[in-house]
Amino acid sequence: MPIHNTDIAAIFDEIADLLEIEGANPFRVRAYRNAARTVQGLGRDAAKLIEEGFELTRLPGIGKDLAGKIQEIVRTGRCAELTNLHKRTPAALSVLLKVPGLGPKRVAALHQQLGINTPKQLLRAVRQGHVRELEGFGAKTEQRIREAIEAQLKKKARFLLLTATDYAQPLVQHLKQSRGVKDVIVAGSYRRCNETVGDLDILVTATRSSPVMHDLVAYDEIKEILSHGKTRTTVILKCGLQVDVRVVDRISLGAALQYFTGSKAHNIAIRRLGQQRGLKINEYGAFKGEQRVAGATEASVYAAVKLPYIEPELRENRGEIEAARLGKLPKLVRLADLKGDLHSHTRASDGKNTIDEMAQAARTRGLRYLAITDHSKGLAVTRGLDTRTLAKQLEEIDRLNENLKGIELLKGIEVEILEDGRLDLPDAILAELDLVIGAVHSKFDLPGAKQTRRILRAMNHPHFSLLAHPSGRLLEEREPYDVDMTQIIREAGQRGCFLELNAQPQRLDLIDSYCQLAKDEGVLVAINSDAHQPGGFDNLRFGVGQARRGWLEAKDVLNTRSLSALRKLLKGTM
DNA sequence: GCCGTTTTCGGCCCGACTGTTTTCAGTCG
Repeated sequence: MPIHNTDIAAIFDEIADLLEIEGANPFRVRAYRNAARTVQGLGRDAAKLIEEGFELTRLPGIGKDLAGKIQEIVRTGRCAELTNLHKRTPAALSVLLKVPGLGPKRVAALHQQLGINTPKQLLRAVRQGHVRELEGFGAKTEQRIREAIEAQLKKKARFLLLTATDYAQPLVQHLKQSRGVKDVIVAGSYRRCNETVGDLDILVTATRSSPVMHDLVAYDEIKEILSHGKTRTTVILKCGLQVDVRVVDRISLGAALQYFTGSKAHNIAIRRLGQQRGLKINEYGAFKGEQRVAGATEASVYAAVKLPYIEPELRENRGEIEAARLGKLPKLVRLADLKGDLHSHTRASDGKNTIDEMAQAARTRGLRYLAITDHSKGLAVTRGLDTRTLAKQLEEIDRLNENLKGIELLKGIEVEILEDGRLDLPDAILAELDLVIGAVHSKFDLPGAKQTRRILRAMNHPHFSLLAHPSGRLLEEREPYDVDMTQIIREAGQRGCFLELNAQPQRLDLIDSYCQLAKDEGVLVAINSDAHQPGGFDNLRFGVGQARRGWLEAKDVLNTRSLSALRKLLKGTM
């Protein structure tokens, strides 16, 4: 059983939980949490790095001890430190920490004084009214714990960025109508374009006398008010999404935006830099003693620590601060840089519209070319195309191209990659196309080595241009299939073919770290809508967001090329 | 446990809100 970074991170997080409950040195606890985050965000499996002789202590926050523990976990799948902790402190206590309102101190009190180890035992104690009798607890706390556990039993997953957008926009409009309000900005992971968000952080600037917080709690989509103060209010919407709203003075907008955009790791790093320069940085500004030296704009806060502005999508403390210091920040790709879309469907397979309708929709969104790539026959549920129906579609595209203005259609196919890695259509018809997108839609559960071989064989087909949705995951629904993405990216570089960043909000499966790896290996990434109807093109912005998180610039993206440049690149693959 | 134009010790990000208190600890982001 190979050890993945997620396994290592989970062990470090559990160690941190249990140490915290034991009342260990909080900085030691933080060291384990930092290490968990670092390992999780590596992009490549630590096991592989070790194999290649990489010195783990070069990673930030990983010293001699933690490097040794990572090696131990990779080698044995276990960590003696955790095993020892389990002898003293029941493992289930770390689950209790996940109950909102319960931190290490309260979990320790529940365990020591009432012998509670599991959420179930806690729920029983709460129902019997034992919890309120403990020092530091009261009837209200008990009630909240009860509700939290009951809610956790039917807990809500994270929200897709698209879903969060649908809830955020009307709320932003509601707040903007409040008297005295100037700016309303959604910060947090939403602004960093995370693929999913757990809650919304909304920043408001308003006059001191503005009733905005009062108006917020009167919003009719609210299910519950968790806290309600003059500058901070937390509510839960009926859909289950938690929303934190903060009001700041305009003079602090930049500092507040910087602070509430996060990520936490990025902010800690920035504050540390401030500290080294004798500055205190908080959500109100950067201060030298009593004197404010920055805060009105985000750029001023970064300038205070001698850095250029850093785009929100980069703020994960994964090298962006170092890059900023060296003047090597990427000039991130923008939606407007996309000149075309290389993946779309029509009524010929499982799309909803005609080729012409899709072309018009793409054109009105400013695209100059669109590849029609319906499914091939192997994907029977979509009534995929065979040689004869595809040939007919090619003729239709030729006819349409003669009359279309402002956009050109490319001939393509999303061809099934069969279980053994062959493609689902004969070479003769594939040779007539402008591009061939290969995709896996079946046999998701092959063992990793076999799945990887399957895809590599398909990529080596002489007509293969582009690998669609490389991991096959559907967020909150289906895990990625077991595949060695590092190897696939490397071989794509050697083979000279391309990888897709599928912009559907539940896919986005060329995750940020793989985007970075593709960039390092010189593999161009196509940001494709995979549109099945006109509205599908609007998803491109989510693809661009993910690409920006992966440090991609316009030059790293295939479909920022002009049509003639694109044709040359595609020829190279055929 | 990590880290160092403070290099082997002594620091480690910072503030709002809540509940149980009566001056503040705990939790959260």
